[in-house]
Amino acid sequence: MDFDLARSSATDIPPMDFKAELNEEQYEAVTAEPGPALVLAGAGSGKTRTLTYRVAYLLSKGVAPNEILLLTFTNKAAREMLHRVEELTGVPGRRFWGGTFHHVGHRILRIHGEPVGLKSGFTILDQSDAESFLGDLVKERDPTFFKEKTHPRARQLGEIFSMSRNTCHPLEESIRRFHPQHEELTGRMLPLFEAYMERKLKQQVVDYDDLLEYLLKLLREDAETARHYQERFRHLLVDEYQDTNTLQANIVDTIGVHHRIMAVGDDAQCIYSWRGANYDNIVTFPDRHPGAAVYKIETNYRSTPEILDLANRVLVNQVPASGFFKELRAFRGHRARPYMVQTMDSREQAQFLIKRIEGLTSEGYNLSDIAVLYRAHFQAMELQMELARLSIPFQITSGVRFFEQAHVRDLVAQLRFAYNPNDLTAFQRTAGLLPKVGPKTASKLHQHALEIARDRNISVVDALQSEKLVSKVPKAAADEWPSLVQSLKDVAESCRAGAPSATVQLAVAGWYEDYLRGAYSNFHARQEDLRSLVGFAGRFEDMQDMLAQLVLLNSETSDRSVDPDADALRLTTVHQAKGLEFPVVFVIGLAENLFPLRRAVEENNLEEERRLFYVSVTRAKDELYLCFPTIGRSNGPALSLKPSRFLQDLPTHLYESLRIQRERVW
DNA sequence: AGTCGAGTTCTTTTT
DNA sequence: GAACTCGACT
Repeated sequence: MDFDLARSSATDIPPMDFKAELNEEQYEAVTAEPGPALVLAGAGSGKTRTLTYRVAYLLSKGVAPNEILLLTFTNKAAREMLHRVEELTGVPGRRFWGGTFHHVGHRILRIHGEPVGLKSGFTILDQSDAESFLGDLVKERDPTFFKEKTHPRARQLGEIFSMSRNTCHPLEESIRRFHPQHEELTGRMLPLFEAYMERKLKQQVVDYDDLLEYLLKLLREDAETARHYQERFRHLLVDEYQDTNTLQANIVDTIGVHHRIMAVGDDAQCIYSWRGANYDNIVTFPDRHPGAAVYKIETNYRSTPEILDLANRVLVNQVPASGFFKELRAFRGHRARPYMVQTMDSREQAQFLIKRIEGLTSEGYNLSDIAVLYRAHFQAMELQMELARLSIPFQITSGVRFFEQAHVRDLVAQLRFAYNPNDLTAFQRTAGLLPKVGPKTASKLHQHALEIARDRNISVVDALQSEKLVSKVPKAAADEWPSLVQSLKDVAESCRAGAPSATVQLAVAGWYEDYLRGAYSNFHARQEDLRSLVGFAGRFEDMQDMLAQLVLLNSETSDRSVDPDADALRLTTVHQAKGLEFPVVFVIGLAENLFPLRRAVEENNLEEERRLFYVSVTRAKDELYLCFPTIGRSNGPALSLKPSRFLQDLPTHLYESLRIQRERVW
């Protein structure tokens, strides 16, 4: 067996009896020979366990931690995985290169970005920044584009571009395939796309897709860098492989020219095709990596046989029948069947939930054992209000996110501009806080500042202080201008000199503090948030690292009221629940048009909705409740809802219908 | 020309 | 709720 023992730097890990700790199927995969391997691990079959033991196994064979690249799909998954590896082997997670594709892309581009035009110091636009960036550009280049009602808005235009980039299809082809309704606009979109790409590079800003695209470009065009990483990462592990898109699969294949790739996934859980996830990646893996060993892990340790019967049935209903798996085998003993619960409306649904949750906690379950899953954020609104009213603690892993709150974004924008003065979007957000300064005015001021800076060979921030520029600031903003600029200047200087936490501290205490006091009534709560950013910054030595983390971690939620370890009910979207398990799961809003979502059905994505339902039900260990309201009131008139087709497709013997006791509503 | 406030409409999923 | 539209105001 060739695990390159010669290179071993003897990582000390405790001795492990792999055979005793794993089942037959897992053991085979964990101890696979180096070489391409596809691990098809069904829901609840110990996928993460297999992956972490694989890492431990590699270490036990003398592979050094820094020779392993661990790619995951979400930040949460990355954290979880590295944590478990550390628990198992004692090797700290930071000694591995592990994280999302985007993180790894950023990390490599920071060091080696020059050949593809990225100087160190580039900043990352998050989704909404990228949207307004694109929107402004379109208004400038093709002023009538948004006038037409049928044309895509900035957001959808961004999605169209993104789809083309993530699927590695030229824009024309991608539009024809995924957005045929806009095919006749292709001629107008092409130059906008090119301008979008050009302008980002000019300002040294990148969007999410750039982190992947430039990485691939770099690996393909810069032989030296490519060789460096190909030799360094002797073992690649890819989690949730079914959700990779073509761009990501290409990155994996390029770094992994040596074919020592272990791809782990479950085709039945592919739920990101709207982001370009390519179902075929997993199917064609053996073709792209000749000699690939295929391992199947089908024993389910998570759920009761009753829950699995229902889950398996969901897959049977797939059209067309596809994929690798037929059935999950239950390991656990029998318990009650899943419950089907019909309620009048979402309010009654909330009341039922709360009542049942009280029952469950009196049976001995902790609140944190219970999760409520839904298709879209807004479905949790009613429940949130009821829970708050009854002061039942809950933790919501979706909804308003910490880094998306206005004050956090404001502050981050200042940091970004101070760090990269070319970042117009960041400047627009900062300057736009002043009265009578909007996007247009800010853009002009920025333009002037860049020119002055170039002509006089001074910094952009200094240029903002020049008399010539100050004279162009609108009168209403003139008062505050000097203190804003001074604050930016302090922050910019600190960026170059000090630790990130000191820089953030300066920004929090600077001009923005005064602004915040005036702008918001809950000034203190918001200031608290910003102070916690100082603590966050303390974890970083490098400003760019911290800024990137701020943007890439934007799914981190605001848990101002609840600490993560608290005993609290979990509310989450199905997407965010992926990979997690809970003793008790409630799936709410299981009505036609909600789950499956109307729009998804209209766009022919029914099968993905079904997989999403499959993911939902396979989260449950002991008890599963499937809830649907019969009346929906979105806006104005109440409309009657039909139970989800996913429920109707289930034979009645697979579940038990629960009658709810009507209580007085008021 | 550009900003701002009032009123209206539609809400997916994540890096 | 946020994002958009429209008309008034600077």
